[in-house]
Amino acid sequence: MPKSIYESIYRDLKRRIESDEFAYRELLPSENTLVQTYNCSRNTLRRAVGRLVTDGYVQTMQGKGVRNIYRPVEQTAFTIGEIESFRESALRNGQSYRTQVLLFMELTADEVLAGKTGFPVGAEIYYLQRLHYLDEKPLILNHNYFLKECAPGLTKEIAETSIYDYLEGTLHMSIVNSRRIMTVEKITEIDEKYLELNVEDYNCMAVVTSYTYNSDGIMFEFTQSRHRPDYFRFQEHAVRKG
Amino acid sequence: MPKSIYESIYRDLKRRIESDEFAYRELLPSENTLVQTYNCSRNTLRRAVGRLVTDGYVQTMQGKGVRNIYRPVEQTAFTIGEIESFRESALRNGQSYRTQVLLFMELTADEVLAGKTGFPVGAEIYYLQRLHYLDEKPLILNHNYFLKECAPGLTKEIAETSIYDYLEGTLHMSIVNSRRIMTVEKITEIDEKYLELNVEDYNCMAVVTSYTYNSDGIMFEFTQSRHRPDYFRFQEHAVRKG
DNA sequence: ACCACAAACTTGTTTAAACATGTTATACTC
DNA sequence: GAGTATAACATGTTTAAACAAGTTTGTGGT
Repeated sequence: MPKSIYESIYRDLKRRIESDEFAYRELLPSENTLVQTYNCSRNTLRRAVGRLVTDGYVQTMQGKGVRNIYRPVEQTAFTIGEIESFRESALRNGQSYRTQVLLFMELTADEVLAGKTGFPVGAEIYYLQRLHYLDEKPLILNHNYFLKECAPGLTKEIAETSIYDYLEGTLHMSIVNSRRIMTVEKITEIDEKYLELNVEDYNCMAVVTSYTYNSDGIMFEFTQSRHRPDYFRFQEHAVRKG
Repeated sequence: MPKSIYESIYRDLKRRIESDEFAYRELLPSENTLVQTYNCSRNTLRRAVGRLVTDGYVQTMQGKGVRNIYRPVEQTAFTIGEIESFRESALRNGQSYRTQVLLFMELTADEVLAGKTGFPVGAEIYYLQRLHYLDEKPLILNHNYFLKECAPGLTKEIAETSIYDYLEGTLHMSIVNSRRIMTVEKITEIDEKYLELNVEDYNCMAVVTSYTYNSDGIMFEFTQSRHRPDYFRFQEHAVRKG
């Protein structure tokens, strides 16, 4: 499946680290050793290792070696740094999931919506409200806005399973990158109703606003994800750049 | 200051993009053109562009070119993906900042603390509580735990200005990477008191828990940052990997 | 005017080599 | 035995070249 050498090496090393082949804080084999193992050039190997660094799996130390700093991720954690749908995330954690479509409608972007989402005024939009269940507990209330032009033929049925499968599998769109902003906001009545929250308990929640672009550089999706605060957990890894 | 060619090119391109030299969604000059501009090899240029991609500044399209997708960041946003101290962040946004040390003490990690922080049992720790003001408004309450062995000679005075300047400038430690977990938690009495919050208004807040490693691969800092919910804002960029 | 095909672009992957720089182990000197 | 120079080894940067693959442009033929 991997279409390049460096990616297959990256995946293999990742797998080996995740399966505890190297102890925590242990050094990986040196570049020269790994080059012989994978029978590739040093550049290609370094490219694979470089991705492990940005993923937070290893840490390179000039003159010393490459240290394994991988720690298993707790359950229900949404790993950031990748674009992962709710369904993919649930699958990865081996949990049962279900999506309920609360609202499916088409609308045209007026000035208010355009200002809020970034879509041009007059754009044809699919607007969805979807409730995501994890292990039969409603955790996330999503407000999705899709550019109709980029997601033609979207239906309520598709939205109940996986919109991304439809976009990538059927429409052959490639999703490239996404800008996300996390904030804490007050709970609304609709949140309280669908997420089974009690204002006496929590009166605010985690909100992730995302702008997603396809390979043509067009922003085709604007989504606001409203998360139950007691189940929300976002994990991230940062590298300090000299 | 940049110690490598690719980094200086990266910075220059970043500056040019930020200063609106290229319109939003416009294509940048091609690799060949830029190679001539910067008088460097194609590899070096591509390395600079690669960083702009992970930063969310541009999007590359095979066969087409490199598209500018940079959108200016709103104020008070904490850009994620880099390790940035509160002071650095405030400076970047041109805001006034101040740090008040509420508590400075030394302690030895018992089992409870070790389990919570990840430090080994028996480790000597500096424990600090610090309140960060932005434009004279208290926004963040930090609980910092530093491994004494890695931050010897830390004082209250240092903690009032910049601990990271001390670690990097005086102790010549290099901070390398950091794992961060974001959650939403209930407000405590101490939060309410120092962050001037009202439980009637907001009863929970954004909490960022971070584990920071130095270049020896040692976790030397554990920090819990408790943010005022109405001023909290985290921005992130994600790239979908094939 | 339209279509097909090739040429000329674009970015993506891989290799090889050389040099730079930081760390560690070895051997040597005192 | 302690300290120091050195060799061996680690990762970091840069260049050059070749090929792969996707997109646009231009050419030629009908």
